[in-house]
Amino acid sequence: MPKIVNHDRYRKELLTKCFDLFAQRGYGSLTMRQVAQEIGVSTGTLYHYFASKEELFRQLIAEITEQDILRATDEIEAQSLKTIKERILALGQFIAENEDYFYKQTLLFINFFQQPDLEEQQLVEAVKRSYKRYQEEIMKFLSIDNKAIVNHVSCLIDGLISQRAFDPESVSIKEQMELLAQMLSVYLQE
Amino acid sequence: MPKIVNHDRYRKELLTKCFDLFAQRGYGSLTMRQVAQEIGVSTGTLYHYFASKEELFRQLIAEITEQDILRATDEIEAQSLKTIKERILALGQFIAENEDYFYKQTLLFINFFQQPDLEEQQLVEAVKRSYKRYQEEIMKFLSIDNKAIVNHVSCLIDGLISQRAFDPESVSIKEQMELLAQMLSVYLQE
Amino acid sequence: MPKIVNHDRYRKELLTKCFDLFAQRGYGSLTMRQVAQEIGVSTGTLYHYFASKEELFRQLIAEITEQDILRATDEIEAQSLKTIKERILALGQFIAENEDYFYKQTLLFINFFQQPDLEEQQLVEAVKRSYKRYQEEIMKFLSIDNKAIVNHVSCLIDGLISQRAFDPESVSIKEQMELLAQMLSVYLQE
Amino acid sequence: MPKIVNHDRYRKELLTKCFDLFAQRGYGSLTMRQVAQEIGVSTGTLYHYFASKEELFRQLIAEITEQDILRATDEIEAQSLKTIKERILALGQFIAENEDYFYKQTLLFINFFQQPDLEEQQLVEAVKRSYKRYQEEIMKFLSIDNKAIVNHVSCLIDGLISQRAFDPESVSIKEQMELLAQMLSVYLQE
DNA sequence: GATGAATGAGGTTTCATTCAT
DNA sequence: AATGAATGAAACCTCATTCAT
Repeated sequence: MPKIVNHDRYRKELLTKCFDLFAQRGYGSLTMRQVAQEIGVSTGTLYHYFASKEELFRQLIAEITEQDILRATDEIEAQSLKTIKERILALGQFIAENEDYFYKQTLLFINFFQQPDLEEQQLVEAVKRSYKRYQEEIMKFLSIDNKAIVNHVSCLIDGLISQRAFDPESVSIKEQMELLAQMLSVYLQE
Repeated sequence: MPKIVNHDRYRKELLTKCFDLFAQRGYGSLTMRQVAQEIGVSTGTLYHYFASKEELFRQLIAEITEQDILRATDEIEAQSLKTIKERILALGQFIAENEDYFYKQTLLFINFFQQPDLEEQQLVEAVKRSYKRYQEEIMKFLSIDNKAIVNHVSCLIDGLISQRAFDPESVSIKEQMELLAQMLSVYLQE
Repeated sequence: MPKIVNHDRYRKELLTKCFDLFAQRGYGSLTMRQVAQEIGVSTGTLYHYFASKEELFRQLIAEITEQDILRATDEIEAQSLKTIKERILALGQFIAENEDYFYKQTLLFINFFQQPDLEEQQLVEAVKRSYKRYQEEIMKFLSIDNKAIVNHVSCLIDGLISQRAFDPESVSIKEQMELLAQMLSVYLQE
Repeated sequence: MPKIVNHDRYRKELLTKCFDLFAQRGYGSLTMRQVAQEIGVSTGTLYHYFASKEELFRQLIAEITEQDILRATDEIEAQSLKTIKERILALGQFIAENEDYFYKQTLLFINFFQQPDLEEQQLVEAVKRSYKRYQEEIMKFLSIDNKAIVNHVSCLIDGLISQRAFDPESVSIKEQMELLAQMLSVYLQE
C-alpha cells in the first residue's frame, strides 16, 4: 500500500488553501503553478486531485456554496437576544468578525459568474440556493417574516462589505448596523 | 487641430467598446486577440492605441472613474422633487434604468483590485475619489447631510445591484426603494 | 496588410519539411518543439498553421496520400518499353531511385495506424485508396491484367523496401528485380 | 535456486504481456502508467522489474530477437514435404497462422529503428542477426541454396504482411503463396 | 494607420520516476 | 514485493507583443 492518505479529506484541505488565493487574485489571473506553489504542493499533486484548473475552481465554488453561513447562526443563536435591536447588533458584530470571509466569498461568486464556460446550470443553481439559504438564515435569526425587510438587511450587508472592500474607511459596519437597528425599531413600531 | 483629436476620440470609442467585455469576462480571462476580435479591430490596431493590455485596462478604469454618476445628477436634477420620498423613488428609478451600467462598473472595480500589479496608488486614489463623489452626489440629491444615512443609502444600492447580479429575481429595486423611502421618512420625522 | 504570405502554399511547405522528421522519429517520439526547431520556425508559427500536433500529423498523412506514385508513372511512361522484362527493370530502377521516399512513406503509414485516436475513417479510407491506386499504377505500367501477379510485384517491392530498411546490405533491389523479370517472363510464356 | 528464478520468469511474463501493447501503439505513444494498467500491475512493480521505459523496450526487443522463427521450423519440419511446391504452401500456411505475430514483430522492429537513443550497436546487431537467421531458416526449410531466390521469398512474405496490415482484403496469403509455388517450380525446372 | 503572421515566454497538463507505506 | 501518491521536468499549447507589409 502506498502513502496512506484520506483522499477526500486532503482534497478539501487543498480547496481550503485555495480559497484566499482565488478570491484575491481572481480565476483568470492565477496560474496553476502559482496555486501549487502558494499552497505548498507540486503541480503534479494539484492535478492528482483536480483534473483541471476549471475543475479546481468548480469544486471550490461548490465547497463554499455548501458551507457558508450555516456556521453563523450556530454561533450566535446560543445567546438569548430579545429585541430586534439586540439581534441586529449581534448580527452586525458577527459580520464584522467574519468580514474577510464574506468579502472573499463575494469575490469568488462574482468571478464564477464571469467565467462563461463554467455556467453549468447545476452549479449556478447551487449558488442561487446558497443565497436563498443565507436570507432564510437572516430571517430566522431576526425573527422577522417580512421578506422585503429581510432583503433590505441582506442588501445592506452586501453593500457594506463591497463598499468596504474598496475603502474600509468609507463606512463603519458598527455605525451602519446601529443606524439600521434604530430605523427598524422605529419602523416596526409604527 | 490635426489628427490628434481624432486619435483621442477613437481611443475613447475603443474603450467604450471594451467596457462590457472586461466587465463580463474579467481582465485575466480576456486575451488581446479576443478583445480585438470582439470590438472589430486587429490586434495591431489595439496596440497602436494602447501600449499594453495592462495599459488598456488602466485607461478603461480611468475612463469609468471620470464618467460615472456625473450623468446621473444631470438627468434627474432637472425635475423638482420636494419630499425625500419622491427623491428616493426618483433615485430608485434612475438606478433601475442604469442597473446594467452600475453592475458592470462594480465588476470592473473589483477586477481592478484583484490585479496586484495594477495597484498604482494614483489610480487607486482616483477610484476611491470616484466613490466619494458618488456619495456626495447622493447627499446633494437627497438633501440629507447626515453622513450615516447617506452611507446607508449607498450601501443599500450597492447591495441591491450585486445581489441582483447573482439572481435578478431575488430582490426588486422598486420594492426596496419604496421600503427605504418609507423607513427614512418615518425615521427622520422622529 | 501584414506580411504577405500564401497561407496554403506555406502550410504545404511546412508539411514537406516535416515529412522526413515524422518518418524517421515517429509521431509519438517527436515533440512540437523539436519539429519547430528542425524545420526552422517557432512553435507559435507551427500552431498558427496547425491547430495541434495531431492535426499536423493528420495533414501530413493526407498530403502524402494525395501525392505518391502519380509522379512515378509520369516520369517513366515517356520511354517506350516493349517487353515485360524491360518494364520490370525500369520499375526497379525507379524504385531504387526513390527508395528513400517509399521507405518513409511506409513508416508514416505504419505510424498512422499505430495512433488509435487518429483512426478517422475518412483518412483511413484515403490511405487505403492510395494503396489501390498504387497497384493500379503498377498494373497499367506493366500492362498486366492478372491481379495476382500485380499483387506479387507490389508485395515484393514492399518487402524489399522494408527489408532493406533494416539492413540495406541484406538484399539488392536490382538483383531482385532482375530475378523477378526472369521469373515472370518464363512464367507468362508458359 | 532462490527467488531469482521466479524473478526472471515473471519478468519475461511481463514482457510477453507488453508485446501487443508496444506493437500496436508504439513506444513513443505509450506511457508507463498505460503499460502498467493494461498488463495489470502497478507502476511501482513495473519499475521493480525494469529500470526505465527505455530498458523495458530494449528487453522487449531482445526477447523477440531471441525467440522468433525458432518456433516456426520446429513445427513444420516434422512433416515430410517433398516438392518445393508442397514446402512453399506449408510455409504459406504457417505464415498465415502466425500472421499476427509476424506483423507485430515487424512493427516493433520498425519502432526500434525509429528510436534514435536506442541505437545501441549491440541490439542493432542482434536484430540484424535475427533477420539473417530468419532467411537461413527459410533456405533450409525450402532446400534452396540460391540466395537470390530465398531473398525473393522472404521479401514477398514481408511485403505480404505489411500490405495486409493496411488492408487485409487487398491481398490473400494463400493466393500469393500458390502463385509463388507455381512460378518457382516453373522457373527452377528451366 | 492598419493588418495579421511570427515570436517565444509562460500557461496548462502529462509523464517517467521515486518513495513512503 | 507491491502499491499508488507525489514530484518536477518537459510536453503541448496560448498569448501579449512585435514588425514586415
